[in-house]
Amino acid sequence: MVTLERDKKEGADRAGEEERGRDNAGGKEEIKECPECGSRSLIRDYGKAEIFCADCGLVITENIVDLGPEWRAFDSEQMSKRTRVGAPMTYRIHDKGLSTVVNWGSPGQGQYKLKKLQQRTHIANTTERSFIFALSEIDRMACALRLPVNIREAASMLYRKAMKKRLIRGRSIEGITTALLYIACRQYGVPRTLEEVREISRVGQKEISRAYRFLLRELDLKVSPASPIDFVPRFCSLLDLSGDIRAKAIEIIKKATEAELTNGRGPIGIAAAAIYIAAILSGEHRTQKEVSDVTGVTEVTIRNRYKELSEQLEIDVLL
DNA sequence: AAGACGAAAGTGGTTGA
DNA sequence: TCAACAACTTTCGTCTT
Repeated sequence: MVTLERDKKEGADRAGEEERGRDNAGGKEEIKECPECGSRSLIRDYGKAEIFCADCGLVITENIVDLGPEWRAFDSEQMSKRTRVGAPMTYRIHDKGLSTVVNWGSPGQGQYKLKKLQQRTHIANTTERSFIFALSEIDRMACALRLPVNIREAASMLYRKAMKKRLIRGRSIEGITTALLYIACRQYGVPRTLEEVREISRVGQKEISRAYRFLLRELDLKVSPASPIDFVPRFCSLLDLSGDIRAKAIEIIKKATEAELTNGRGPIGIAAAAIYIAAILSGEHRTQKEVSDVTGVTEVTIRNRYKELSEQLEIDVLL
């Protein structure tokens, strides 16, 4: 308990800046930069009444956590789990709580008792072990994708739920965790492309997709199709484009959506084309290849989308 | 030489009988 | 379960800057 208390403090200190950021969100002071990565490009609105970081996707206002019905359900489930572990509320500390469990069973302490308990607790230990592995995988991938803590936590919660429903048995943990992270990103409106997720995962795209569909069905999750707008901030940031262009691209996408030009089209291709057009209009030209490299869609698709958009919306892209 | 263009064939996922 | 289908990719020759 002593260690837990100390961990709690450490965690609180490390998350201090984030906490302060949240306090400010409720107060009068205006947030100027992202508490997670320090970026100054913060985005607001899109009808969601939230502020988030354009670079890492951290959602700074808290409203979204209370949004979905799923989250409420998690919370009630979490309560019992958390009292069992006795860990405070944040993900990092939760992890530490688990490592305490490992120490408890390590050689040198209580080996005699362990022998007696081994048979009885064997199953519990292996599931516990794989759970720890799953959390570390989520953390590893989330770090690689520079995802904020709240999304890591969301993915961990989903994993717990899947475990409780016995959905993990007989499936690869890597596939499940990757898919859950992908889902969590979508739910927070900060989608990663399937390709980006696959790159840092240990499994292939096919397995990720299978796990993704499986989990959506079994956990009864609703993930609305990603909006092209959700990809704009990050792509613009990766292309080193200004906030003006970001706004312009979003404007184009909104018009395109109204004109129903986005129906049946891949959101990433739309986002790529809108950014390409916006960049040219603003005099900060990016080649189709540059946009293609960042977004993962081919130049051909960018061309097709950008032809459609510029013609239908009557945007002159003449140089 | 690099970027943009577009035709044509190929790929993987979705849909509907 | 299978075939049709749309979106997207790959490839490649041509035009433009």
